[in-house]
Amino acid sequence: MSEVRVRFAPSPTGKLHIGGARTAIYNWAFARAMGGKFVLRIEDTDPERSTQENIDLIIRAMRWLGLDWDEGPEVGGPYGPYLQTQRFDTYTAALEQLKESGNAYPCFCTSEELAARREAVQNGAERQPDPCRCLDHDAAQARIDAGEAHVWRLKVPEDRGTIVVHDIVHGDSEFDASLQDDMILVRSDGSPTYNFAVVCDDVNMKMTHIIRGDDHLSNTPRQVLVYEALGYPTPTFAHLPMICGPDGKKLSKRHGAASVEEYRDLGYLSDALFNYLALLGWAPDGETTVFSRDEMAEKFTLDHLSKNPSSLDFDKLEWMNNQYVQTMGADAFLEAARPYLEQAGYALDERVSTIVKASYPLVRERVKLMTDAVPMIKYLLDEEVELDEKSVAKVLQKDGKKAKTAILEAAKVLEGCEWTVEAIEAALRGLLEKLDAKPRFVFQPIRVAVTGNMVSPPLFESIELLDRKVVLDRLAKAAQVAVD
RNA sequence: GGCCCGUUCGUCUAGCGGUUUAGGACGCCGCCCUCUCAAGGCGGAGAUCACGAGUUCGAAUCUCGUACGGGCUACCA
Repeated sequence: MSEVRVRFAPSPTGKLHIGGARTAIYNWAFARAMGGKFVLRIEDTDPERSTQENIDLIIRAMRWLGLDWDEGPEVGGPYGPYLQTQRFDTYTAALEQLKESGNAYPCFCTSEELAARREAVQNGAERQPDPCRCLDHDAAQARIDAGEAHVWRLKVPEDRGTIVVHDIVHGDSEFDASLQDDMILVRSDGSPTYNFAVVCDDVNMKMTHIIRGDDHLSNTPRQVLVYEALGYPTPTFAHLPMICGPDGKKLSKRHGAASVEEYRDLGYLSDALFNYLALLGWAPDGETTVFSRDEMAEKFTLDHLSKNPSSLDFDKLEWMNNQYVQTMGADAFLEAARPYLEQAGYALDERVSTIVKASYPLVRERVKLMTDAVPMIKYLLDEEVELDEKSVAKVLQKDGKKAKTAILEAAKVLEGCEWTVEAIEAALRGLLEKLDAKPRFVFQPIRVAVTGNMVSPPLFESIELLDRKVVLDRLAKAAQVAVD
């Protein structure tokens, strides 16, 4: 069996959509699992909507997701170029071949005529073959020579019968060839249509498997016809179900994030998004939910792909993200937090970096999105702490007297305390006994005084990370507030 | 309208004719742990496998209808 070759072929009409990202992941994983080649091809034949900026964005998003490709823009390869707009000569050549073999014919109908015919058919009129199909060859050539606008259509054989599309995920689907229009191959401006260009490219690029979204399943019989007219065997198809919003409806801006970069900006980790997306329609087994790219690259197969569309579940995605935050390590944590720290105005100098890394064990269980990190550790980075209003009311003022006592006593105890977590804990626990109060009446006020709120990371460790002077200062200030 | 595709706990899924009282994960509830919030551990609720027929000794698993959802039906991709 020859080498597996698959491709991801986005059209740069927007950012990398989350559904496209999953398609890319599956193609990538399949190539890696089979020891084949993964190719990136840009389908930019629509000049109206394609932009260089989008190409860059898509490539960047794919790299961020941890995907690499063996052939494509930027990396080159033996079957380039990998932008469709640079491959027009290959489409022209293919069209020439079809003209010669009599499988393509020029059509002079105007858009208006086409639209009228289409409407008639929709209203129940019987389908008619395209009138230009039977045009006399020489007469047609004369009109072309005269400069008359025309497109080139595929001449679908009358007796083609049933087209069977073999699909790994759906099994066989049958389509009646007589219901297929003579599709346009080349537009009047000389550019190829999507269904023509894909087939030419997939043939020329030696693709063995076509893994793409379900929205292309209905296009496949048309493409099969092109393969046949060109005289090439069809590759193996695998059509992936669509990804919907949480409400089961087609994913759109209304649902929030639809593109990979939006998830990145929201604070999701590349590893987590990759893992989550991979799980939408595929599972390594019945048990495993957290796995790495490498594991997927090892285990991925095309059988057992889900047939039905899946809805995004942001709760699970957040959970997934936290799973990766918990295991990423302090250095990676600092790197991941970097953009948000900078955005919040912190210079990532020695001091800040050290504190952020030291804070990792304290916050790793509670950081869901990376965007949570900065507000969560702000009290460790700043000289002053901002007291949360609710926490003040509930902890410092509701039982103001008790709170004040606890804070004042804590300040005393901490004044001469050795500055280690153990010593701080021992000191404060001693205080607990001395005051003979419930832990929450002692620790909560101190917590709010030092960290600013009542749901912060572990208290003793937090204190240890701060300067004694800063802690004492915060306690003194909180004591003021505690007087009711 | 026509043609195709899909339908297992709220969600993602395991399941490939008997091993299933349908398994796991997220979420939800409870308990434990505990300086709060989490995280973690343990347990619980939650799916007559869309519905209706059929094939079979036996069906979530095969077939056919129906319903609902989606896609295609462009000189978009």
